[in-house]
Amino acid sequence: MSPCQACGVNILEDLDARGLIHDTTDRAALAARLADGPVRLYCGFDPTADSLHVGNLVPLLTLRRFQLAGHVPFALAGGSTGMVGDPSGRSSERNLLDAEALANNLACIRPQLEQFLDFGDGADGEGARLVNNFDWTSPVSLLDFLRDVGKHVTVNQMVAKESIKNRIGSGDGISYTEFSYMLLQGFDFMWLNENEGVELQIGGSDQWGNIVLGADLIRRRSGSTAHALTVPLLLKPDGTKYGKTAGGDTMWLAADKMSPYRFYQGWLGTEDGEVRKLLMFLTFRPPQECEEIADAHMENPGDRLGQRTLAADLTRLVHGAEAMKGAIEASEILFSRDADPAKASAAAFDLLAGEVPTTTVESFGGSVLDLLVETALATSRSDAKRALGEGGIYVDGRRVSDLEATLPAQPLAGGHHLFRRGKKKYHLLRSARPSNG
RNA sequence: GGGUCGGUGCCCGAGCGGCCAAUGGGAACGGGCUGUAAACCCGUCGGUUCACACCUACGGAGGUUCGAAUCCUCCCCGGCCCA
Repeated sequence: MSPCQACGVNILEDLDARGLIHDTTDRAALAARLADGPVRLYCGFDPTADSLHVGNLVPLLTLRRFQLAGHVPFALAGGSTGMVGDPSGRSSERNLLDAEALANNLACIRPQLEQFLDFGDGADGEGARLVNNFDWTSPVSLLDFLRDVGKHVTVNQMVAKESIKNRIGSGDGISYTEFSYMLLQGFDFMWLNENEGVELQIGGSDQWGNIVLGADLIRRRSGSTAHALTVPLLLKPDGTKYGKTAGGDTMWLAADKMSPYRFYQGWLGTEDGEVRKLLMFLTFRPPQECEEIADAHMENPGDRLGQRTLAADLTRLVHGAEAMKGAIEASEILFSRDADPAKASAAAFDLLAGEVPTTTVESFGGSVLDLLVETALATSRSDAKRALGEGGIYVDGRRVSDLEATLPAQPLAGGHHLFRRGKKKYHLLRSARPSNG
């Protein structure tokens, strides 16, 4: 975090060592420019949802890596591009977001973008910047846009882009709106270059075409050089989708969409073969250290040193040190060798309540069957019966298979009952009146 | 516009008058093994039900039949061929 940590770091070498460079424009020219002094660079994030997810983390953290190396990152919130929808990597037309949803998404994402960068005045006086492309695209008239941007780009080169080719080739086609997306993005780069001195745009590898188009635009209009650098997309080993848990849930960064505990657990489930890459991509440990951890991990994968390191680092980075501790402790209570909920303290349950799905009830009562449905551990009564019959239900650490079973007479410490379905789905039931201890 | 083939449960995909809540595969879920893993083995996989059974479901709306996902009519949607 401290700027000095990175003073001596050659950013390109660091990224290279981490495997974070998917592609760049003229590498030598870029290296020379970066060595020459602070560079202003930007990366765009479209508000397609009300939270960023871990797939956004690679480029976002890369911005931070640049900042740590002394450069000046601009995080761009795509207020206008988000309206249009990026066709890259999409097989079908997007649904346009309505203005209200877009505004809400933007409001949610801004603080997330700010979270990973330093906006204060650095020693050299220049902190990160957060910009919204709506601010400079909305005042531009269509005619101005066609003259200043459209005139410099041929449809031939646009159609030649992989993302466009795919869509034109597919039966679904592509709307003129989405077709225009790359021009908007190119305009962003151009505007930031001319008005803010931004010289480099980074993004996921699927953004290459869009980024290069912007760089071309800049060169044609002003003759100055703009650079592009793309990072790999975060893919699961099966080559599909980024940032999902083993269960298929999106790994959101927002705590209210994915609790720190589940976030932590999500990383803990990382496959052995992915550990090295993810440490490199997502942590700020030096590449050398990442290698050492990965090596140690592969020596004895059962200890899951790699997953633990990864999960702890990322949970701290995204949710803070306190939440990370909570997530780890919650995990220990639930999963450690001698985990016995009956032995856990009231304080431990207070902690769990913040990390695991929890329902507070007036008083304990009703059948286990009903409670399974109420806690959403089962999707229907049939499902709950099935689960009980399969022996997959545990209450307070003991298997329950009787369809008529009720809660144990004696609650756990602090007035709690702990439900578990299968190996790792928990739900904590707590009494609103923790009378007994 | 004409012709033709199709729209089935989370997905793919059989079924083509009763034995169909509907074969099979995948996903998902549970158990076993294990590292809170992978692989593998076993089981479950519309709803209500202890169960018998009943309800809802096979693009939509009607109809024929004792009885339809299966036949007929109209409509909506998709593939292919012709214009």
